[in-house]
Amino acid sequence: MPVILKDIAARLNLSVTTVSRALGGYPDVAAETRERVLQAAEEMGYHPDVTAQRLQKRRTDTIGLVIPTSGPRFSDPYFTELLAGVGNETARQQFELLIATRPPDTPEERETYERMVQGHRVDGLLVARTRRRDERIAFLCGNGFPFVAFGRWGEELDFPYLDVDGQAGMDQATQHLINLGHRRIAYIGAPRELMFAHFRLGGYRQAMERHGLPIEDGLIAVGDLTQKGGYEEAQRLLGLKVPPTAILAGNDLTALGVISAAQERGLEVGRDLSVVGFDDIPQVEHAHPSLTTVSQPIYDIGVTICRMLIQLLQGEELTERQVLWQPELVVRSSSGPPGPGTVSRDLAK
Amino acid sequence: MPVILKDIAARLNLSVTTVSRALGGYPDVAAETRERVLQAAEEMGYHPDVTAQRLQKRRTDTIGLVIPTSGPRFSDPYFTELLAGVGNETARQQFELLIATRPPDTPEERETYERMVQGHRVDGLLVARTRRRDERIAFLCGNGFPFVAFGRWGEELDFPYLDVDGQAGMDQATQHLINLGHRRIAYIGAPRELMFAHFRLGGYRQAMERHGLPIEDGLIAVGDLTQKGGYEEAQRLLGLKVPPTAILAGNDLTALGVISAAQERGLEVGRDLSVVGFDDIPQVEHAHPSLTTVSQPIYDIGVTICRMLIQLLQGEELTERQVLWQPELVVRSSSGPPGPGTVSRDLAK
DNA sequence: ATTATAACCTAAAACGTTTCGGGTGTCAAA
DNA sequence: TTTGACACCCGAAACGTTTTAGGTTATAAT
Repeated sequence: MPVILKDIAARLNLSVTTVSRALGGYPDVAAETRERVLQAAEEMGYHPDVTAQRLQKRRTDTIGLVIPTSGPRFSDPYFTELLAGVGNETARQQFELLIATRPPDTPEERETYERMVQGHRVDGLLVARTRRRDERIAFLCGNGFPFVAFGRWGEELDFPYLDVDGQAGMDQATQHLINLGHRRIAYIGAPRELMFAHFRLGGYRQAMERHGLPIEDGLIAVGDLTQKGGYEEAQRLLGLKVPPTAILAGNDLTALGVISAAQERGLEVGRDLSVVGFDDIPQVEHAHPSLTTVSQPIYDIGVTICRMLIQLLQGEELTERQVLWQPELVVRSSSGPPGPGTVSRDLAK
Repeated sequence: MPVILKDIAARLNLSVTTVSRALGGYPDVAAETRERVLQAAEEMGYHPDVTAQRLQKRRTDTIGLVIPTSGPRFSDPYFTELLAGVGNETARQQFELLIATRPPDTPEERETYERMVQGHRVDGLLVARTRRRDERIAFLCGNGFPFVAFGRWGEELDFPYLDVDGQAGMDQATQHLINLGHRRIAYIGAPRELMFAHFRLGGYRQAMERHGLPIEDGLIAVGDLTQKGGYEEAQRLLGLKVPPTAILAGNDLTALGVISAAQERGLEVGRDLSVVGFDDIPQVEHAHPSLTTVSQPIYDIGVTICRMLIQLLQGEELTERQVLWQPELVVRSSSGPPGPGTVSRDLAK
């Protein structure tokens, strides 16, 4: 049986109240008494029952995060890094982190959110990867439940979020390729349902239009954010009669798949084909060739949304309720001028 | 204010007890009464307060997992997949999953375990990646706290675990390379402190010895399980006067780094250099070249250790307390016979 | 000698649930 | 009419805390 307040009180001939207040650091306990309590607690190996504390305080000091996972072979390094940021910050602030992994936009996911909110399992939630018709956000807003999102939302609801300017990021990336001399630039994005897919694709379009370059439907593909998806879409694009000289990927995993497909066709990435990703997950720096990508500080994003949420929970006003960070293009070796061997080089002139 | 039992009781002129028992499905409630209670609960939007239930039942229906993360740029796909398995199974069994991310073998990690155990935050724990001197296991065994480990332990403590036979796996991998004709086979393992590093290295040694091949200290390197570590160690090995014709990596991430280093040196992996990994994370199937690796079903491992733990918590006997799964070598394109261009090919004869 | 103040302590209520040990009323059997 | 059995319901205690609202004693001020 674990030691409880009552045990300490009995041993010291004190009331439970006094023991509690001594441990709680209240000033109306004699210094000597506090000392005795502290020592007894130490000796007896007392640790407060967190459940009882929660019931009494009516908060759980726990935040929740539901990770959208698709299928058993789900493994997105992006989420590991986000999780590391969130996890470390929660711990630093003496909070707990409740995690669920559920396929996005399913009854299971919905139930999980309901469970967390309605059973008071968590004080607040983090919502990752906002979607176009995001019932999670509608649900949380509707219930007035505290949350912070990583990502914006189309509808006119006012909630706290942090987002990275995917449009500006992808614009930069596209601009970079155009500057190198590319004209025929393909794009393998993420499913349309995801908000960020929207913004990133917008950045591509914006940059292309600015330079009067045609946007061909045939050069715009939709992947599934995995390496495999990138591989397959790239195979298709590279098999075109007039293939692109550069491919922009909606995220790094997709980009890695593109590289893989290119290499399998004997192309040298960075010369015969330029590839640019988005995210800057740790893996891509030491890939071959190292990947040019739009870098967003995933770990710091995790830390920050976590910090925002906890601030919110503690009743503080957020200095910035809606934050947009600017990503940064990191040029590495996977992008270069369209090579002499490129089929469509002449078209570029 | 959320609806509580008392509210329902008041509305129906019943006692809290009866309402509770009606909702709990006890037989000593009139069918008609139960019906009224159920309907009122539905109408009023009642959801039990999970904290109060926990306090009363003295269980949390929560299991914990502390993910060992090293540094902010931590991102191991292996853990994402494990997490997906654990997460889905916990949800299926109506449990909650409490996650922490802490650097291994640090005071922070120790405190987190203490917090979880002593504050009764969780009913049981999953321990991943057992270590040679694993204070986590010593602590949990010492406290008689329920847990299941992914990985064995050297010391003579009897606890439930699931492990994959790394020795057999690496033996197979080594055998595969030897069969292909390789003789000069290097090994980039994981830090010695990790139990699995031990077994896997043992498998390499075992196979080499069986074939009377010399085990050169200079060909055995220690990585850090990341792509970067693999890259750096591979650069060193490939820079040797007589470089190896094949490199075995202690995990897939390391293997990807090796491939990257080889390609940077202009080697064609699978011909000029063979590379074999361990884990079979989703990424490696669509890498270029696709990676030959020892496959362990990470997702299923997550599901299984989770299932074992919950069984344990529910007081059931485990049919198998200590399980050892056999991994399987998956041959893809990163391994082949030592090529004609290989420096040390002649030595092999 | 009274009153105010301060220092220290505590009983009891509260948090929302489940469970224990009856209690009441009805009906059938004796 | 009593007795038992049964069906249904309920008060109170319990889970381990914190908080509220004092209570007691000693000391200082009047």
